[in-house]
Amino acid sequence: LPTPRRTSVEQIVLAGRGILEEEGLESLTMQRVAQAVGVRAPSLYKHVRDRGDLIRLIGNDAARELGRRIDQAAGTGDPPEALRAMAYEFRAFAHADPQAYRLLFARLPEDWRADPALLAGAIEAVMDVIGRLVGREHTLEAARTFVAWAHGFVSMELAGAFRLGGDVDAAFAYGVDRLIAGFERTGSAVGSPADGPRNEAA
Amino acid sequence: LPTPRRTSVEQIVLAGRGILEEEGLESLTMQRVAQAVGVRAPSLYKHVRDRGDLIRLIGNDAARELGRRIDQAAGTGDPPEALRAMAYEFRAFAHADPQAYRLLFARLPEDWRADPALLAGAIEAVMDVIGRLVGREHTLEAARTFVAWAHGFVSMELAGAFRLGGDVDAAFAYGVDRLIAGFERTGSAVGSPADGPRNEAA
DNA sequence: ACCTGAACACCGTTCAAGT
DNA sequence: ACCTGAACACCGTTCAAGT
Repeated sequence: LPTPRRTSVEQIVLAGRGILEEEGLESLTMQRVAQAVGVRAPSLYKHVRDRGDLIRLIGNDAARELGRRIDQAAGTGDPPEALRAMAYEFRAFAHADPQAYRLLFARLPEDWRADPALLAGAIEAVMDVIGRLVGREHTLEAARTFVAWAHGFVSMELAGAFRLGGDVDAAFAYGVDRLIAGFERTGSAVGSPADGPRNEAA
Repeated sequence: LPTPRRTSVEQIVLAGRGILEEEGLESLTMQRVAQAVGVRAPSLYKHVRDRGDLIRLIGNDAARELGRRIDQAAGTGDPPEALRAMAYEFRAFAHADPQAYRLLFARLPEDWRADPALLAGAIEAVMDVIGRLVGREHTLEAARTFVAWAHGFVSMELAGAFRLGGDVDAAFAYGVDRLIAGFERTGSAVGSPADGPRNEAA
């Protein structure tokens, strides 16, 4: 006689993400999750392969959400404006869900990693906006510079690494501005923004 | 009758840092360290408070080394040149000792964290060089922008997050250049580098 | 004074037994 | 088909007993 399912992958992932955010990754144990969904730990293995698999599924969930938010912000005005909006949205996600954010950028065993394809849309949006700013030749390098700065800033912030006081919000705004200013001076041509970087099709 | 010391804090920290680098933080167990220094796990508690304390001491060791390297690089020519040298030294440390690097920037329980004062010299050097580039008013914001970019770049690199191919070394070089270009356009005056940012004493 | 084995309270995971 | 208790191999940590 089959017993009725007492839980599901969806419920397990949802509970897991809640525990991750409330109590941290090291409290995300199989026993804790089992307790949250109302079964015993061994039963979870009928729904997820192991703890790493559960962490991967939670990461996927978070990646989809971050991707959606960045994508949306990308549609905001001209390139500098859109870049600013994407940076702020990125930071807002990290503030709203710091543990999920850390999970996405952590070095994890291959099996545990969220599917990078779930961020593909967001990556395309960043590349597109940056490409219009710096030209096709430097798109990848500029995107890496921008994302590195954004991630570095947010992760240091979350780690409590800004210990010299001062206005952290202002430092973030300053950073976007200086990066955009740097990008606008980029390429072989040193011209003013009015010159516009070339952006041939494809 | 006293038994002769069979190990020491220094030996434990040294062995611990070796295990950290070779096998990763989660393999840095008390049993593994004890084995490496030739005692049983409970004996370690005569020399360090607990595992967190050992991790803190290993972090201190790494922080001292990173501080020394950045400090040295700071003496390299004019501000843009020195900034470049510090960025490359920072990255070189992370490449040489990726696990120790991650440990330094990880969000850890307060008790586990390396003493931030051990990086004080490096921080001063960065602030000094950046201050000469952007002026006193924006020193802190610019330093945060620079360090955020460097840390973000290196940590994404170490996490294997640059998945679109391309030349990662070139992207790093591009990043320094764009940041310096952005800094040189900073402040209320938009003037050319020749104008020079103001840098009043203190 | 330091080191040890044994013990305790945790983990993740497997598996035979229940329904 | 799913859930369970019991078991196994690990953790970190404590502590009484050894020298």
